[in-house]
Amino acid sequence: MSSLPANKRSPTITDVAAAAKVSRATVSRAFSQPHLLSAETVARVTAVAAQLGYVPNHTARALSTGRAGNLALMVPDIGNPFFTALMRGVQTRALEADYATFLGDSDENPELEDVLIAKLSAQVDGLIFAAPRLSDEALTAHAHRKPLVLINRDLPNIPRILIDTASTYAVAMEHLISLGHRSIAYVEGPPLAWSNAQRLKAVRSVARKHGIRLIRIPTARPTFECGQASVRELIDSGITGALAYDDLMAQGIMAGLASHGLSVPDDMSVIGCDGVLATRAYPPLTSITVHCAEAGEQAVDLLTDLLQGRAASSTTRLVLPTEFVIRATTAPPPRGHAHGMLPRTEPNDTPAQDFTRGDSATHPRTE
Amino acid sequence: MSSLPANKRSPTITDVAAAAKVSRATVSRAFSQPHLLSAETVARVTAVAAQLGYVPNHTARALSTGRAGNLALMVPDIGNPFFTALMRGVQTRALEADYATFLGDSDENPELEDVLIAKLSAQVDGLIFAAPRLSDEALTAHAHRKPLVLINRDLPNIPRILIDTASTYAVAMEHLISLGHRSIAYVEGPPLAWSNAQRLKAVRSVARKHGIRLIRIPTARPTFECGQASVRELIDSGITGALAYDDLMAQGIMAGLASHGLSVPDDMSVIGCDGVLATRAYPPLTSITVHCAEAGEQAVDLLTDLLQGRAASSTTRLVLPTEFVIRATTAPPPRGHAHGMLPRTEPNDTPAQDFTRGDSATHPRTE
DNA sequence: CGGTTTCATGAAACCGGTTTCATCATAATT
DNA sequence: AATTATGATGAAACCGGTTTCATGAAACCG
Repeated sequence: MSSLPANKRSPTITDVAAAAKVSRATVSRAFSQPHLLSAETVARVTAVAAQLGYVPNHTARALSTGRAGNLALMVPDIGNPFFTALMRGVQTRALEADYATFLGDSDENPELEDVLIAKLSAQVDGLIFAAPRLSDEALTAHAHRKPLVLINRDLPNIPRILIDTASTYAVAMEHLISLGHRSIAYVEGPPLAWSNAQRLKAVRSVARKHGIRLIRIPTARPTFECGQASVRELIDSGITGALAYDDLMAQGIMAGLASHGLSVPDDMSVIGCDGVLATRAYPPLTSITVHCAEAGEQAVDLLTDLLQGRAASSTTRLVLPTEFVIRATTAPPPRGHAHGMLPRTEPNDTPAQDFTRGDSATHPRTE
Repeated sequence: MSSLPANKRSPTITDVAAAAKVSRATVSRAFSQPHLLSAETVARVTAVAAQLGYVPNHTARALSTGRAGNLALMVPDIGNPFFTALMRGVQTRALEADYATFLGDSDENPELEDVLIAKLSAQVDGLIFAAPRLSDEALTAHAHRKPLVLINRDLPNIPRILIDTASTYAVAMEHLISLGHRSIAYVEGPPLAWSNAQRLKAVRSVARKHGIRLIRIPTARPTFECGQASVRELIDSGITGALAYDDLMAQGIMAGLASHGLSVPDDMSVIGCDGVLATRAYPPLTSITVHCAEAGEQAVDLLTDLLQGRAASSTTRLVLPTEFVIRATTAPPPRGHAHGMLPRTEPNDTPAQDFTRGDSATHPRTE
């Protein structure tokens, strides 16, 4: 019936120029460089424009200025709250800087990642890759074509924001060890993820230092289901504490343990990472708090700096700190397993001051 | 040092034309209308283009064709798994149809919604609003400007996809009642959400029919935290079963109950909606399964139909069915509260055939 | 008061494609 | 063989802005 999108061609700069009896250049200036015009001209033009319902055509503007006014964020999995939080930070900051945001979800698939990048990079001024799964070479190649900021990937000559979880995983390990755990598992994240490698290294080094048995449990994807599926192996291996790659997997592990009739933390201690789901678990999850949204904001800042040729050289390397927060999923190992007993900690939801990282990492650090 | 984004201006159609010794028009045709050219010319041009690394400029193309090749998806909260699932469906289908997707998260805020729309609509061919919080008037106004598809909002003259959860909430109510519950709460979603109104109506009508006491618990936002916060009221009100607006809230309710020392389903039955988190809860949540991704795909299909003037009149109204799935969070009310006793159901994770909706709603229905 | 700035504005080129229309060669038709 | 389709290609206009450069008027200056 009423064929909705009314086909009345929207007014162009020429229409406004005619109506306001000025040149097209003047209309253009009224919108983009008003200070070049007399106040009264600006007033008249904008009035006429408003009356006609004129809005500058974004595409035309993009073509002639060469600036798209858009940026793209690529994430491996928007299903993961870590990335949705990141996305929020990006969108907020992008909007403040007057950019619109494309979102690409690569579904952990490097090839889809490439396809999406190809599709998006044509219409953006810059890209943000969060935890990309692409190869170093592919990333470097992309960085040569478009301004690019990485999050959680450490490549020389590409500006990047790194979330330092490694040192906090070390703290978490120490925490488990101080509770008396002697046999601990690290439930791994994606093999291609930088952060997985970092965390593994940190955890290994602490285990070695204390002579603790550490087992690695590889998983297909960082999902609830994979966490859940790892439980069989966790139980069989006889460990008493599990460090998961992230909160989502930790939650899966908790659910898996529960369905095996085991309770957390009495039968097993579990620690997550990201902090995004920690308070949504029951009992609340001891976890590493990551300021995801802040990482997104910083990425946008870095990118806009880059686009405006400000500071931010391509060697910028920003490291964001994280905090270890003890909640209710860590406790001494069960009697049968304990090699050292400590008083039972009281579940609480406030940051454990003793374990919060010191000044050295409290503020972003540029190198 | 190596200032990364190499500033070598990327080759234009003119460069390719010169190198291939053909006109710019021919190069253009080689890419957009190859059938108009001789096979050998196409081959030569594309070869030269490839060698030069030429890629058609998306913006220029958009300007001259008037088609942006983009679409935008607006959601109230990407933190909610319902919307991330939807988003995935949209992205997948959009990519197949060769569209890139802008994502806008309005944070449940109608004003931000408007700002984002203004920002995005300039560079998209069409919009998809999922569960918009804007007023009917504002939405209609937008629909007059740009092709627009609604998800979970029922406005005449705007093509829309509706997820029929209402009739399945009725089934869920019947389920609780058949278990013996006589006092039930509906923990509400956003007052501005169409689906909330639908669900409330359905639940009310069943309650009235059976003479059941139904209490409404309004909440600020459909979040885990608000679900959790509603628990105090749930307990005080003496109800034995809670129907939540969605899985996220149901999860919050479960966590809240747990921290009050109450167990699900022994002390209280809980039912969620969306199915997205149901298997991530412990015990697994009895919930209404929604095919979120499918809704997103359908929305894109509808929109592309609309854009190509195909079928899809502006009065299209697609209704997607949902299914009631009994898992482990519903059981007869505790003794003290029971007004009617039934055998305890065995927790299971397969769709309860008896409660799956019949044929009438199994297939999308167009009116 | 003539000469130099400064300021507001317009004409026209430009961004990088697409598309209409004209042209010309070749194939098909009579 | 003359005529008409047909097909491949090029010239130029166009999409809707921005921006350079030129121009004329007003302000400034010694």
